[in-house]
Amino acid sequence: MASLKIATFNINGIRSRLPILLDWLSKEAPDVVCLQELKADSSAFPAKEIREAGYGAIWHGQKSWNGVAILAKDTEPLETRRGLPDDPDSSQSRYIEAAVQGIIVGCLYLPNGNPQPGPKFDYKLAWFEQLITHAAGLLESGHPVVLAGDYNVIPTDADIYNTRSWKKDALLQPESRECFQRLLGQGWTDALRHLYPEERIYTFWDYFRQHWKTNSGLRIDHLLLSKSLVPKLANAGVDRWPRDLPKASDHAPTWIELDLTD
DNA sequence: ATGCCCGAGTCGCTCGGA
Repeated sequence: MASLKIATFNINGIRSRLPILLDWLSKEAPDVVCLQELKADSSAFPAKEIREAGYGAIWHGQKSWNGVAILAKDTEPLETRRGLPDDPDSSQSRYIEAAVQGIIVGCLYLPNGNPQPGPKFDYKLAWFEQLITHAAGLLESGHPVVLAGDYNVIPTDADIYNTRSWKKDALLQPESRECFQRLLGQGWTDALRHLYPEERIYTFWDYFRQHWKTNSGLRIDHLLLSKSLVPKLANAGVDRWPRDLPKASDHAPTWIELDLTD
Protein backbone atom coordinates (compact mmCIF):
# COMPACT_ATOMS: atom_id res chain seq x y z
CA MET A 1 0.00 0.00 0.00
CA ALA A 2 1.67 3.21 -1.15
CA SER A 3 -0.57 5.73 0.58
CA LEU A 4 -2.31 5.52 3.92
CA LYS A 5 -5.08 7.92 4.86
CA ILE A 6 -5.66 8.23 8.62
CA ALA A 7 -8.58 10.27 9.94
CA THR A 8 -9.96 11.39 13.27
CA PHE A 9 -13.64 12.19 13.69
CA ASN A 10 -15.50 13.17 16.82
CA ILE A 11 -18.81 11.63 15.81
CA ASN A 12 -20.85 13.00 18.75
CA GLY A 13 -23.09 9.97 19.13
CA ILE A 14 -22.52 7.07 16.77
CA ARG A 15 -26.13 5.89 16.73
CA SER A 16 -27.65 9.18 15.64
CA ARG A 17 -24.72 9.86 13.32
CA LEU A 18 -24.32 6.42 11.72
CA PRO A 19 -25.75 7.41 8.29
CA ILE A 20 -23.27 10.29 8.10
CA LEU A 21 -20.39 8.04 9.13
CA LEU A 22 -21.26 5.43 6.50
CA ASP A 23 -21.71 8.10 3.83
CA TRP A 24 -18.34 9.60 4.68
CA LEU A 25 -16.57 6.19 4.74
CA SER A 26 -18.02 5.39 1.35
CA LYS A 27 -17.04 8.70 -0.26
CA GLU A 28 -13.62 9.32 1.31
CA ALA A 29 -12.45 5.74 1.95
CA PRO A 30 -10.03 6.47 4.79
CA ASP A 31 -7.77 3.52 5.64
CA VAL A 32 -7.81 4.15 9.39
CA VAL A 33 -10.40 6.08 11.40
CA CYS A 34 -10.25 7.21 15.02
CA LEU A 35 -13.71 7.93 16.39
CA GLN A 36 -14.53 9.78 19.59
CA GLU A 37 -17.67 10.48 21.57
CA LEU A 38 -19.48 7.29 20.61
CA LYS A 39 -21.92 8.06 23.44
CA ALA A 40 -22.96 4.43 23.40
CA ASP A 41 -22.32 1.38 25.48
CA SER A 42 -19.94 -1.15 23.91
CA SER A 43 -22.89 -3.46 23.29
CA ALA A 44 -24.58 -0.76 21.17
CA PHE A 45 -21.65 -0.25 18.79
CA PRO A 46 -22.88 -0.77 15.19
CA ALA A 47 -20.24 -3.37 14.38
CA LYS A 48 -22.34 -5.08 11.72
CA GLU A 49 -22.96 -1.94 9.67
CA ILE A 50 -19.31 -0.93 9.91
CA ARG A 51 -18.14 -4.40 8.90
CA GLU A 52 -20.51 -4.32 5.93
CA ALA A 53 -18.94 -1.01 4.95
CA GLY A 54 -15.62 -2.85 4.70
CA TYR A 55 -14.02 -1.93 8.03
CA GLY A 56 -12.67 -3.92 10.91
CA ALA A 57 -13.09 -2.20 14.25
CA ILE A 58 -12.20 -2.15 17.91
CA TRP A 59 -14.12 0.01 20.35
CA HIS A 60 -14.26 1.07 23.96
CA GLY A 61 -17.75 2.27 24.68
CA GLN A 62 -19.48 3.80 27.66
CA LYS A 63 -23.13 4.43 28.34
CA SER A 64 -24.21 7.97 27.37
CA TRP A 65 -20.80 9.64 27.34
CA ASN A 66 -17.32 9.44 25.82
CA GLY A 67 -16.39 6.24 23.96
CA VAL A 68 -13.64 5.72 21.35
CA ALA A 69 -13.08 3.37 18.42
CA ILE A 70 -10.55 2.58 15.72
CA LEU A 71 -11.68 1.38 12.29
CA ALA A 72 -9.43 -0.13 9.62
CA LYS A 73 -10.35 -0.65 5.98
CA ASP A 74 -10.19 -4.28 4.83
CA THR A 75 -8.35 -5.40 7.95
CA GLU A 76 -8.65 -5.75 11.71
CA PRO A 77 -6.91 -3.25 13.98
CA LEU A 78 -4.68 -5.15 16.41
CA GLU A 79 -5.46 -3.69 19.81
CA THR A 80 -2.41 -2.71 21.84
CA ARG A 81 -4.09 -0.83 24.70
CA ARG A 82 -7.41 0.44 26.05
CA GLY A 83 -7.38 3.21 28.62
CA LEU A 84 -4.27 5.13 29.62
CA PRO A 85 -1.87 3.69 32.18
CA ASP A 86 -2.82 5.24 35.54
CA ASP A 87 -5.95 6.77 34.05
CA PRO A 88 -7.30 9.30 36.57
CA ASP A 89 -10.80 7.83 36.13
CA SER A 90 -10.92 4.47 34.38
CA SER A 91 -14.73 4.60 34.18
CA GLN A 92 -14.40 7.12 31.34
CA SER A 93 -13.62 5.56 27.94
CA ARG A 94 -11.20 7.99 26.37
CA TYR A 95 -8.29 6.05 24.90
CA ILE A 96 -7.80 3.09 22.63
CA GLU A 97 -4.73 2.09 20.66
CA ALA A 98 -3.98 -0.35 17.87
CA ALA A 99 -1.39 -1.48 15.36
CA VAL A 100 -2.59 -1.01 11.79
CA GLN A 101 -0.47 -1.33 8.64
CA GLY A 102 2.70 -1.26 10.72
CA ILE A 103 1.79 1.94 12.55
CA ILE A 104 0.69 2.38 16.15
CA VAL A 105 -2.44 4.50 16.19
CA GLY A 106 -3.57 6.05 19.47
CA CYS A 107 -7.14 7.34 19.47
CA LEU A 108 -7.91 9.80 22.26
CA TYR A 109 -10.72 11.92 23.59
CA LEU A 110 -9.21 14.41 25.98
CA PRO A 111 -11.55 15.78 28.64
CA ASN A 112 -13.18 19.08 27.74
CA GLY A 113 -12.50 20.56 31.16
CA ASN A 114 -15.33 23.08 31.40
CA PRO A 115 -16.27 24.78 33.53
CA GLN A 116 -12.91 26.07 34.72
CA PRO A 117 -11.62 26.40 37.27
CA GLY A 118 -13.08 23.36 38.96
CA PRO A 119 -12.85 19.58 39.25
CA LYS A 120 -13.50 19.01 35.54
CA PHE A 121 -10.57 21.23 34.62
CA ASP A 122 -8.39 19.46 37.19
CA TYR A 123 -9.39 16.16 35.61
CA LYS A 124 -8.52 17.47 32.15
CA LEU A 125 -5.01 18.41 33.27
CA ALA A 126 -4.54 15.16 35.20
CA TRP A 127 -5.58 13.14 32.14
CA PHE A 128 -3.27 15.22 29.98
CA GLU A 129 -0.34 14.42 32.27
CA GLN A 130 -1.00 10.71 31.90
CA LEU A 131 -1.21 11.11 28.14
CA ILE A 132 2.13 12.94 28.12
CA THR A 133 3.70 10.14 30.15
CA HIS A 134 2.29 7.47 27.87
CA ALA A 135 3.28 9.39 24.74
CA ALA A 136 6.89 9.54 25.91
CA GLY A 137 6.90 5.76 26.13
CA LEU A 138 5.47 5.46 22.64
CA LEU A 139 8.26 7.63 21.25
CA GLU A 140 10.87 5.60 23.12
CA SER A 141 9.47 2.42 21.60
CA GLY A 142 10.82 3.54 18.23
CA HIS A 143 7.66 2.50 16.42
CA PRO A 144 6.00 4.85 13.95
CA VAL A 145 3.07 6.35 15.88
CA VAL A 146 0.12 8.58 15.14
CA LEU A 147 -1.71 10.09 18.13
CA ALA A 148 -5.05 11.24 16.78
CA GLY A 149 -8.17 12.57 18.36
CA ASP A 150 -10.15 15.35 19.96
CA TYR A 151 -7.58 17.04 22.18
CA ASN A 152 -10.00 19.71 23.36
CA VAL A 153 -7.14 22.21 23.06
CA ILE A 154 -6.96 25.26 20.81
CA PRO A 155 -3.16 25.37 20.46
CA THR A 156 -2.85 29.09 19.60
CA ASP A 157 -5.03 32.07 18.84
CA ALA A 158 -4.51 31.27 15.14
CA ASP A 159 -6.62 28.15 15.74
CA ILE A 160 -9.82 30.01 16.61
CA TYR A 161 -11.95 32.52 14.74
CA ASN A 162 -11.94 34.96 17.66
CA THR A 163 -11.05 34.51 21.30
CA ARG A 164 -13.45 37.13 22.62
CA SER A 165 -16.20 34.88 23.93
CA TRP A 166 -13.79 32.01 24.77
CA LYS A 167 -11.39 33.73 27.16
CA LYS A 168 -12.54 31.68 30.14
CA ASP A 169 -12.98 28.44 28.21
CA ALA A 170 -10.92 25.40 29.22
CA LEU A 171 -9.88 24.82 25.60
CA LEU A 172 -7.52 27.81 25.45
CA GLN A 173 -6.37 28.26 29.03
CA PRO A 174 -2.58 28.61 29.40
CA GLU A 175 -2.49 25.35 31.39
CA SER A 176 -4.19 23.44 28.54
CA ARG A 177 -1.92 24.98 25.93
CA GLU A 178 1.17 24.36 28.03
CA CYS A 179 0.34 20.66 28.19
CA PHE A 180 -0.11 20.51 24.44
CA GLN A 181 3.19 22.32 23.86
CA ARG A 182 4.96 20.01 26.29
CA LEU A 183 3.59 17.02 24.39
CA LEU A 184 4.83 18.47 21.10
CA GLY A 185 8.16 19.21 22.80
CA GLN A 186 8.75 15.47 23.23
CA GLY A 187 9.21 15.33 19.46
CA TRP A 188 5.71 15.05 18.04
CA THR A 189 4.63 16.95 14.93
CA ASP A 190 1.21 18.56 14.59
CA ALA A 191 0.55 17.30 11.06
CA LEU A 192 -1.93 19.91 9.81
CA ARG A 193 0.04 22.83 11.19
CA HIS A 194 3.25 21.37 9.78
CA LEU A 195 1.85 21.29 6.25
CA TYR A 196 -0.13 24.52 6.55
CA PRO A 197 1.69 26.84 8.97
CA GLU A 198 -0.28 29.94 8.03
CA GLU A 199 -3.74 28.64 7.09
CA ARG A 200 -6.91 29.14 9.05
CA ILE A 201 -8.00 25.56 9.73
CA TYR A 202 -11.00 24.59 11.84
CA THR A 203 -12.27 21.15 12.80
CA PHE A 204 -15.16 22.09 15.12
CA TRP A 205 -18.00 24.56 14.97
CA ASP A 206 -20.37 24.51 17.94
CA TYR A 207 -24.11 24.31 17.47
CA PHE A 208 -24.64 27.72 19.04
CA ARG A 209 -24.84 31.12 17.48
CA GLN A 210 -24.82 29.99 13.83
CA HIS A 211 -21.14 29.22 14.15
CA TRP A 212 -21.06 26.82 11.23
CA LYS A 213 -22.85 29.21 8.92
CA THR A 214 -20.42 31.97 9.78
CA ASN A 215 -17.36 29.67 9.82
CA SER A 216 -16.66 30.54 13.44
CA GLY A 217 -14.64 27.45 14.20
CA LEU A 218 -11.92 25.98 16.37
CA ARG A 219 -9.05 23.64 15.54
CA ILE A 220 -9.12 21.05 18.33
CA ASP A 221 -8.88 17.72 16.48
CA HIS A 222 -5.22 16.91 15.93
CA LEU A 223 -3.01 14.20 14.43
CA LEU A 224 0.46 14.07 15.97
CA LEU A 225 3.23 12.20 14.19
CA SER A 226 6.30 10.53 15.60
CA LYS A 227 9.55 11.62 13.94
CA SER A 228 9.97 8.88 11.38
CA LEU A 229 6.55 9.63 9.89
CA VAL A 230 7.11 13.34 9.27
CA PRO A 231 8.99 12.90 5.96
CA LYS A 232 6.19 10.58 4.82
CA LEU A 233 3.45 13.15 5.37
CA ALA A 234 2.05 13.77 1.89
CA ASN A 235 -1.21 15.60 2.52
CA ALA A 236 -3.68 16.62 5.20
CA GLY A 237 -7.04 18.28 5.43
CA VAL A 238 -10.50 18.60 6.90
CA ASP A 239 -13.58 17.12 5.23
CA ARG A 240 -16.03 19.94 5.76
CA TRP A 241 -18.96 18.50 3.85
CA PRO A 242 -20.20 16.11 6.58
CA ARG A 243 -20.49 19.13 8.92
CA ASP A 244 -23.02 20.61 6.50
CA LEU A 245 -25.40 17.64 6.49
CA PRO A 246 -28.64 17.50 8.49
CA LYS A 247 -28.02 16.12 12.02
CA ALA A 248 -24.28 16.67 11.60
CA SER A 249 -21.72 16.22 14.34
CA ASP A 250 -20.28 19.51 15.56
CA HIS A 251 -16.85 18.22 14.43
CA ALA A 252 -15.58 17.52 10.92
CA PRO A 253 -13.35 14.56 9.94
CA THR A 254 -9.70 15.58 9.95
CA TRP A 255 -7.13 13.48 8.08
CA ILE A 256 -3.61 12.92 6.89
CA GLU A 257 -2.10 10.92 4.05
CA LEU A 258 1.18 9.13 4.58
CA ASP A 259 3.29 8.01 1.64
CA LEU A 260 4.69 4.69 2.74
CA THR A 261 6.62 3.96 -0.45
CA ASP A 262 10.25 3.35 0.48
C1' DA B 1 -23.05 36.92 33.78
C1' DT B 2 -25.75 33.93 30.90
C1' DG B 3 -27.64 31.79 26.90
C1' DC B 4 -27.09 30.06 22.48
C1' DC B 5 -27.82 23.95 20.30
C1' DC B 6 -28.52 19.28 20.75
C1' DG B 7 -29.57 14.30 22.05
C1' DA B 8 -31.39 11.35 25.44
C1' DG B 9 -34.52 10.22 29.01
C1' DT B 10 -37.76 11.16 32.98
C1' DC B 11 -40.51 11.82 26.39
C1' DG B 12 -43.09 17.04 23.67
C1' DC B 13 -40.17 19.28 28.69
C1' DT B 14 -35.99 18.85 31.46
C1' DC B 15 -31.23 18.08 31.98
C1' DG B 16 -26.55 18.66 31.22
C1' DG B 17 -22.70 18.34 28.00
C1' DA B 18 -18.83 21.23 26.40
